[in-house]
This record gives sequence, structure tokens and C-alpha cells, in this order.
Amino acid sequence: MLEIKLVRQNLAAVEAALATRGQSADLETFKTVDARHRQALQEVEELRHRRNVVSDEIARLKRAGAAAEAFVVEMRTVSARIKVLEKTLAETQEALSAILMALPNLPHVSVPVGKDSTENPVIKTWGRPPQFEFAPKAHWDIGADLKILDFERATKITGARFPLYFDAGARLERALINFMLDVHTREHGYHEVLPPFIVNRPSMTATGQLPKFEQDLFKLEQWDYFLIPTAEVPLTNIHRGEILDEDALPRCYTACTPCFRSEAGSYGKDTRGLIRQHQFNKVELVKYCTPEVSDAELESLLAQAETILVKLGLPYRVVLLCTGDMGFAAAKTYDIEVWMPAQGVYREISSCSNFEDFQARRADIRFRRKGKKGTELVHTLNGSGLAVGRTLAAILENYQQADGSVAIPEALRPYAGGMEALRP
RNA sequence: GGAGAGAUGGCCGAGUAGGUCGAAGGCGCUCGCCUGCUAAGCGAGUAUACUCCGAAAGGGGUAUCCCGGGUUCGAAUCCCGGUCUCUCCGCCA
Repeated sequence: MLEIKLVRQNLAAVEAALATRGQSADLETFKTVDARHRQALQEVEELRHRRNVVSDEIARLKRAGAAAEAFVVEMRTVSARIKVLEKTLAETQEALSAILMALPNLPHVSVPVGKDSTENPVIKTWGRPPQFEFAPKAHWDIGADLKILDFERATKITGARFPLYFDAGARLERALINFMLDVHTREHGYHEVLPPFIVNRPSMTATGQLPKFEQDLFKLEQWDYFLIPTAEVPLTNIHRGEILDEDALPRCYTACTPCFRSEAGSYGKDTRGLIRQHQFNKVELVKYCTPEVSDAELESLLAQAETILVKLGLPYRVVLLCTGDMGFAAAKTYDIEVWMPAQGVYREISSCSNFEDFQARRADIRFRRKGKKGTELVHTLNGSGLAVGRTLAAILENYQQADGSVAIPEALRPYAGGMEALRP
């Protein structure tokens, strides 16, 4: 959420900034409702003050045994008026918050203006795509040949876009999870967390999935609960409504969780393989920090996610999302894209974002500076470190051999019981 | 699922014949004093949001004693609904 004062005082600038995101924010309604709200608020506060003063006076009179009936009668009118105004205020408040909750974050100054993913600049490329003396197979074919992935039976169990791993495939996924969590906790200072996979509406609202993107979520029938689309949601809500000590920052959490996404609107896209599933595992990284370091924390977050790919020897590139391609809550986002040989393209495997105070304001997460009065909003960041299913797919494709086997990256072998290759 | 108890400031914990309660007291913490050494004592301060005045320091106002609604001139205190926690019984991993 944007700060209401900022929107109020910079209507045109906010409108212009949001326009670069492809959002036509009509803030005229905001302007009129806000004015009405402020006027009613001023009046009601004056009346409440009057009521408080007179009520004290009535109490004093009664204690003294004097008559207070005149005041009581006057206050009846005042209270009635207050009640009317409070109703107005409740309405304007709700309208304002609905408008504000639907506005995306403002882009960071370093974010290039652009309309969609075709305008994302590539800022870094690492590793060389492997050269094959044969036609590289797609990971779903490799998975079928090795009998470690079975999408047909997954469809029987649930439906389209659900994963079913067997044997070395299941083992490899587990190895990747442990590997990633170990790197982030041991080398990058993250606290490991095992959070709930189902969260309530306030949590989803705090991180920005709600109210706008409910159609992207799986919702429980009988409860106002949702399956998490990413561990970002529970991890960022750990400190919702809290005031943290400056000393406690930056605070970093990592968790591996399944992620559930309805993938509404993506029918026909990536219909095969592990790339786009309704359920997938992801190791997530979340940071809470002070505002002055969040730019630097985004860079280190990106580097931490990259580490995994480097250790696994998977070629990748980093792109900086342009204004038109960024997610709702992000001020700045880097995507890491891994090389997928079969399609000959780079595919997103991590997304690292700085949300600045956008989520913190919705979630009411503050901190207190040492020796200073008052509180400030923290900045939150998160990134995938990494999407596990896509990582496994990338390993299958990049490490495939002419004989149909798949070599296991050196760094992963200790986690895979010393296994050196997957063989048919 | 059945029966009961409870939700107050960082923590503990007073506060129900409604007014003098933003809320006693204690602990913790901060600053100062004293003392002087792994202690004690003394004094002061110690919630958040919004808003107004002020250059600032600071001061004024409104709201918040789980949440929402009601009664009332006035509610932490009364009434209704909800949420959560705890105890006992049943059930289940």
C-alpha cells in the first residue's frame, strides 16, 4: 500500500508513475472521497472533544449533587450527530482503503520504463550453455525415460499440472531442497522456518495477493483460508503487527514449502513438464531490513540466489524487470533465468524483489531506532532460492548424456547419497 | 463434537453499584544521582496511530484496555455477536 499522504500530496506524480506500469489509476474518486473523509473526521473529533469535556462536567455536577439535565439534553443531540458522522467515516474509510489496496507499488528510480517482458534488460549472463552432440531431450521426456516423472498418473490422482516423482527423481528433489536450505542457513545467515502452508485473508492481503488476485489462489471451501502460492506469504507475515528492534535487523528467513497456484489464464502455456504446475516446491528467502539498506540487500539477495545456480553449474542470466513487467507489490525485481537446452531458452527460476515499505505498511511491520522516538516501517524483500522443480528440470536437461543418463552436479552428490548419475 | 474459564500497556498484574482510568502496583528498560564493584538505594522517564500548533524542543486534540455492534450525557467496566487461548470429556495423526 502506498502512504495515503503521499498519494494525497502528489496525485499527478503517483498517477504518472503508475501509468508506467500499465496501470491507469484514476485518482479523482480518491481525491473527492478523501476530502469528504477528512472533513467529517475533523467535525467528529471536535464533537467528541465537546462530549468528553461535558461528560466530565456532568460527572462533577452529579457528584456535587447539582442538576445536570441541561447538559445531558445537549449531549443527546451531539451524540446523535457523532453517530451519523461515524457512519459516514466508516464508509469513506472503506472506500479509501479499497482504492489504496488496489494501487500497485511505485517503481524504484533505477527500474527501466517498459511495457512488458520484451523490454527487460539483461544485466548479466553466467556460464555457457552446454554443447550436445545429439539433440537434447526435453526434461519431461528424460523424466519419462528414467521413470522418475509420471505426469499421466498425476492427472489420474488429481488433474492436470500436478507433479508425481518416483525413485531417484523424488530423491533428487529432496536433495535439492536440503542443499539449498543448507547453503542459505549456513553460508547466508538465514533462519530456517517451517511455516503453515495455509494462511488467512489478512496474511494474503498484507503481502499483496489480496484483494486483487484472488483468482490466482486456491481457496478452501469451508474456511476463509488459502493455500500459499509462495512461502513469501507466511514468512513476511511472521512479524505482522509487530515493532522490531533496530538491532534485530536485517532479519532473514528461509523456508521450503509447496506452492499452490491456480495458473488462471495460462491455459495452453507450458503444458508439458515441470515448468508450470499447480503445486511445486520452492525454497524462499525473505528479508526484513531498515530502509537505508534495502537497495544493497536486494543485490545480496540476488547474489545468494545466484550462488545456488553457480554451485550446481547451471548456466543462467539475470534480467531487470521493466516497469510494465513487475509484480504488483514490487518496487524493483530481478529475475534469474536458467538455461533450458531443449527449448533453447532461458526460463525464470528465481525472482528477487524489493518491496520497500509497501508490504510493511499493509502488514504494519515497524521498527524502532535506537535512542530515537517513534517508529518507522521496515523494508521487506524476498526471492526464490530457488524454485525446486524448475531446478530439477534444468539439471535433467543440462546434464543429460548421449547414453540417456543424467549426471548429477558435484555439489549435489553428498545430498543424493553419493549418486553420480541417473540411469535408465 | 460436548462442558467450563479467560482475553488489560514489553512482561506480570489491579481495576465490575459505569464518570476522578491511557489505565494502580510490580518487573523490565532508559537517563541522572549516590555508592563503589560481579549487590543494593534514590529520582525522573518509559504504548501506538492519526491530527493541530511550533523552526525545534515541546505542547494540544481524537482514537485504541481481543474484534464488531448495542445501552448511556458518559463504558476497560453493562448487554449481544464473533475470534482466539486455556482446562476437562470424546475423537483423531
